[in-house]
Parts: sequence; structure tokens; C-alpha cells
Amino acid sequence: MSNANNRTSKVEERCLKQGIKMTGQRRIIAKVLSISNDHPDVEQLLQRASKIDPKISIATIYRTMRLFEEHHIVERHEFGDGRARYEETSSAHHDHIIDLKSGKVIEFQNDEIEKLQKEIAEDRGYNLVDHKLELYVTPKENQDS
Amino acid sequence: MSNANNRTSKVEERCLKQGIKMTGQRRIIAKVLSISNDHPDVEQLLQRASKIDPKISIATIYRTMRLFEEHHIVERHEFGDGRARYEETSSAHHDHIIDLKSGKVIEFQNDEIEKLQKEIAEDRGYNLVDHKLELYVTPKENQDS
DNA sequence: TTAACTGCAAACATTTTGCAACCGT
DNA sequence: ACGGTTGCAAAATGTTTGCAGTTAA
Repeated sequence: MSNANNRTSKVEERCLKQGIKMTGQRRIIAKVLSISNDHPDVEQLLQRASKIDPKISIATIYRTMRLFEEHHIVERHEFGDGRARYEETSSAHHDHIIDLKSGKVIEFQNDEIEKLQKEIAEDRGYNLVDHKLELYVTPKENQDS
Repeated sequence: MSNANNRTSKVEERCLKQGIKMTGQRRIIAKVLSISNDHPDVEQLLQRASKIDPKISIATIYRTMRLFEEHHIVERHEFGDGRARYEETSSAHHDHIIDLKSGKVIEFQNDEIEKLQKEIAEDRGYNLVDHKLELYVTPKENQDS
């Protein structure tokens, strides 16, 4: 069982498909993104990447995230806490519910709202390029889901 | 026509109603907000306030905007350009369309979407406390509205 | 009078950048 | 080999804060 865990991650595959030059650091960041199913900020990405290569620099994280964002491999979010948070772009578009109590982020998807957004933009003579929908919530009382 | 323009602004009235101690600087900022019908950032607020009192400081703008925000007299937005932008809280809730070409911000209101948002939160066991909906658009071609 | 407010400059947090060394193709 | 990439530290950006002096009620 020599060098286990060396196969290309999902994010790395997407990079290759787009002709992004893969370096050791980018491979690590790609893998970190692939195995994350939350919405890490740059500090968290650095911490996770550092476990694989302790020499990796925060500047590289920033530069790589910008690169990945430009190639639509990740999406950047700002959930109102000042720093950017990232997630791998998924095929199915979704928006976010932010639990203000716990900070937890939940994804959801609603075609009806998507359709209405497009209509609103087009009614006013615009093409809808992108949108941001975030629901800030608190847990209902007498309920422990 | 001595000291014209000295009656209390709309924002100042709201401050008084909430028992906010009014100082010269806060009165100026209140007036600036009252006569603005765009979404100024702190730098713009400082410039506009400076025309009335050139000695006003950017720290006071920041502190006052935080105060006003806590009292729900203004709303803070982050339209993805890195700095916070403010507008006087209006009685009718609305969301924003951001024209990526011109940077112009257009307000809109849609009850259907509001209702759907509330349902989505409640279906998952949450109370909807706040939300953010922004449509990023570009102008349609052959059309010059 | 006195607790709150202001201006200034320094501190902060996040992100970007210049540059020399390094690496992938 | 060489152009792109990295690490480091410095700079840039937006915002907050400590403190001494000022002001509103």
C-alpha cells in the first residue's frame, strides 16, 4: 500500500478538462475542495491544505481560489461574516439558508423562485446573469430538527 | 433668507422617535441619507457630508451608520464590490437588481417570491428572520430602456 | 455636569501584489 | 530553458478602536 490516495480528485479533473496547469499546490487545494462538503473560508482551506503540505501559503490559496472561480470550478459566497467562503460548483444550482443560531449553511433549490427571478429581470429589459438568494433564519422553538 | 434648510430631515425624525441623541454630525448624516435616493457607500456619504461640514470624520460615518443600522433606520447591503452600501429603510420591503454594465441598482418587489421564501424556511423548521435577494443582470441588446 | 460623542491615528482583518526563487512542461 | 507559479513580506482596502478633547441634554 504505497502512495495511497494519489488518484485525481473530482475538482482536479475539472481543472484538467479546462487546461489549467496543475501544480502540486493546486492538486492539494483541488483535493481539499473535493472532499469538503461545507462552505470553507480561506483560513479553513489553508488549514486543511496544510495537513497535506505544511509549506503551502495563504497567498496561493487566494490565487488558486480566484483562478478556480474564474473557471467556474468553485463559487464564492459572502454570507455576511466578512470573509469569502467557497464551494465546488455543483451541476444543480441551489441557494442557501443560513442558520443564524448555529452558523450552519443549508442548501435548497426552488424552480418557482428561479423562474420568477428570470421574469422580473426580463420584464425590465435585462438578461439575468447571476443571482444571490440567502435566507437568514432561526430555528423554530418546540422543535429539534 | 437666513439659515435656510434647517428643518429636521426625515431620517432625523426617525432618530428622535427612537430617542437617539442628535449631534451636529448625526444631523448632517441624517440629512444626507434623507436626500439620497441611491445606495451610497461610506466614502460617498463622507463626501456628501463634507460639503456641509468639512471637518466630519470617516470614523463618525462608520459609527453613525452602525448606530442607524442597529435602530433599523438604514439597511446595509453588500453588492459584491467589497464595501458596504446603505439606504434609508423604507416601509415597503424590496430587493435589488444590479446592472453589471452600469453599476446601477434598481429596486423591485415581488410578493410571490417573498411568500415562497417564507414557506421554504418554515418547511425546514425555521423562522425566516431576514433575506437577501439580488439579481445581477446585463441590458438586453436591441433595447435601450 | 457628565456621560456620550468626535477626530485623529493606530490597529485590525481580509485580500492583493512585487519580487526572487522554483517548478512543470 | 522559460514562462508560469510559489512563498514571503509588504501594501492595499475597508472597517474598528483607544484616547484625549468636545458637546448635548
